[in-house]
Amino acid sequence: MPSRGGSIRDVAKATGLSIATVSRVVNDTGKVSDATRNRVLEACELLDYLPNPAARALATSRSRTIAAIIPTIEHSVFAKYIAAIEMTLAGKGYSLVLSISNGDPDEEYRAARKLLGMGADAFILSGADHDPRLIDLLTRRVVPFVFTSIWTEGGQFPTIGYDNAELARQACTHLAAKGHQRVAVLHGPLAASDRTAARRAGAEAAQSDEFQPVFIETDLNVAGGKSAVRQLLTTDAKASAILCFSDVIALGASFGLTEAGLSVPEDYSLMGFDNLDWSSEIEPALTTIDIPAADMGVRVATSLVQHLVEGTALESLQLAADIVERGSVRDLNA
Amino acid sequence: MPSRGGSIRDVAKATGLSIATVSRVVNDTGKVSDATRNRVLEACELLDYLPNPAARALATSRSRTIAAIIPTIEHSVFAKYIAAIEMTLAGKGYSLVLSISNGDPDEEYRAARKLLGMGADAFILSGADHDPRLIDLLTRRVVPFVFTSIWTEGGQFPTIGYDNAELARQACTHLAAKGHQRVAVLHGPLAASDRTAARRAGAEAAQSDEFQPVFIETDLNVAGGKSAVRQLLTTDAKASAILCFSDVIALGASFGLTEAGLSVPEDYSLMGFDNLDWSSEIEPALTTIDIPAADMGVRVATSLVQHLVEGTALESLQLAADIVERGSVRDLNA
DNA sequence: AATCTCGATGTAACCGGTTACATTGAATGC
DNA sequence: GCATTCAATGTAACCGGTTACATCGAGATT
Repeated sequence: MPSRGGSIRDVAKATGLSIATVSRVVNDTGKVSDATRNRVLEACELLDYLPNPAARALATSRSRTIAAIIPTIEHSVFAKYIAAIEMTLAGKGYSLVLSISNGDPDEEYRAARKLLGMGADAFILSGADHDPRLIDLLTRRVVPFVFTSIWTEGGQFPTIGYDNAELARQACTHLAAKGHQRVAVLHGPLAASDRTAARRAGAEAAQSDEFQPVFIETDLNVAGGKSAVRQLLTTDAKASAILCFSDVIALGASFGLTEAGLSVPEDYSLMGFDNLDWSSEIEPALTTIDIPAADMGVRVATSLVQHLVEGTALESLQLAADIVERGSVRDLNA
Repeated sequence: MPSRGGSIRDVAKATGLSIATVSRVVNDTGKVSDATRNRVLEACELLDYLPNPAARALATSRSRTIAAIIPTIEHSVFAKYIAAIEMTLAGKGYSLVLSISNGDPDEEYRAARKLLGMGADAFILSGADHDPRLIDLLTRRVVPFVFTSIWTEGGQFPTIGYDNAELARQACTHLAAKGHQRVAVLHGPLAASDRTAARRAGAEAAQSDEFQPVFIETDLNVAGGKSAVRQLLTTDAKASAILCFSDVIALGASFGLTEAGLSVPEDYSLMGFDNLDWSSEIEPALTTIDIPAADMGVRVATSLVQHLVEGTALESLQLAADIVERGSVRDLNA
């Protein structure tokens, strides 16, 4: 907090006006003549006046700060998403306070208490699984919040994201259409993320005579993908394709295949989920699902700010996520 | 900001004590008998009382909030670093407000003004290049700040990080020791980052008869590494090794080599910079420099909080960063 | 017993804004 | 020419804490 820097009363004194008028100029509210407005603005400039945010927050009970709690930032989907949120908020005069929960609902709850005690005007949460105390707290205090990275029809609370189960199902259908009947599905820890669980559920729903997934749970990182492939290769699985519920795992899988002297898509087809920056650069370029992380960040931020300043209702929003076909999936029908 | 939730006066009323006593209990300052302390704490619990942060900030002129402005979050070194900062601050009762400058000093300055106007108690900045107005602003308002990701001896302001030039020099020496005389050095845009410039300067300093670097500037991402390698292969460069000033570029370079049917380290040795999570998983595992991103985050956060609460002086700190030898560099002497 | 000490608690000023309401004065209407 | 209206500005209460200082009362000191 600035130690020095004039207060509104200094500006008032300097211009010979009242603090009310200065406040009106600074906030651009109410009627002020052009002459005085200019006089005040000049004085502000001169005195290097920045309104004290605490005083303002105290008087208005709004901090122009929005809190986001995410499971991890070390995944480029989240990083993109957070970057989009920050830049959107910044453009609207809001700030982002970030907290990381490590996917633990209890940590998330404690973070939320802290952020609430820090004065956040609204919350951005990830996924569907949360400590009931968290929801209770936010509801009781009437702090608006949105769940992201998921989308559910007609839920009790607003969700802005995509339908993980459905997208996973589509990925499976895509592989099935290319003639892949037995597919190894690599995903992160089910317990850690409802999104992962939803994707797996979607893949299970796609199961049929023409499509038989075999699930392998592994760590949600490159090492996890690699070790899952090692595991896959030791078992006598007759999979023709590997579907990874994250491009990061797919990258690891590709390293694992390289290590084993196998190539994509000749020996195994490979499909990812996320469409990270490098997904098109890997050899061969990765077929994946383009998750609209940045768009999601923009939408959430816009939606919440609009709700805060204009009182617009918070609404759920399903974002499109398309399969991008590249070279890593072979068409077995051909 | 919480709409409802009792105020300190409600707690006072409920306990029949004065607000001063409640405040003493809540902040654990001053003398309070155990009996009243318990009475107050019970009432707080019951009324679900959370002190209003704005009021507290107004009265104490400290917001318990620290601002970090980083060029990008979409680089896992920064993500790790930010995560470490957030978790360290959280553990000390502080919050992190994040802003992204896209490496533009002017954007950074505007972000700082906004964050200052948001009440940040201290600033964490990246690198050495900043708008003079920024430094002026922070100095004038007596807001503590630290430069990170760099380390300079006896500078005017505290820096917590590592010596980019020196590390780059060491990387070059390492390659030279392995018999690589002609080395292609791939780096990100010089104009965008003083760290990149410092690394390049370090490599230039290592130039000798036994070590002749050829520099290629490219985008600081996987695609950049790949295209730089394409470029390298079309020119008639007789390099035996490729040194990348970021593992991300190295990953791209590796894809580029694969694309051209070349292999590491037989055709080209490859060395990175950062030691990202997957650097040990790539085939072959990448020799790189282990940048202590998380440690740096912990140090900066700890240092600033200590400065804020105990008045400890802010001091520069050089962090060690070691070369981790893995399989991607061939010893030509062997 | 009167005085002193000191721990426990209360009183009230203050932090720096916002904003409802009051006031002023010039322009407009009749 | 006087009442009315309305734009421009001022006054002061309020937001919810913190904290210097005042007060009170019980045990210790003489």
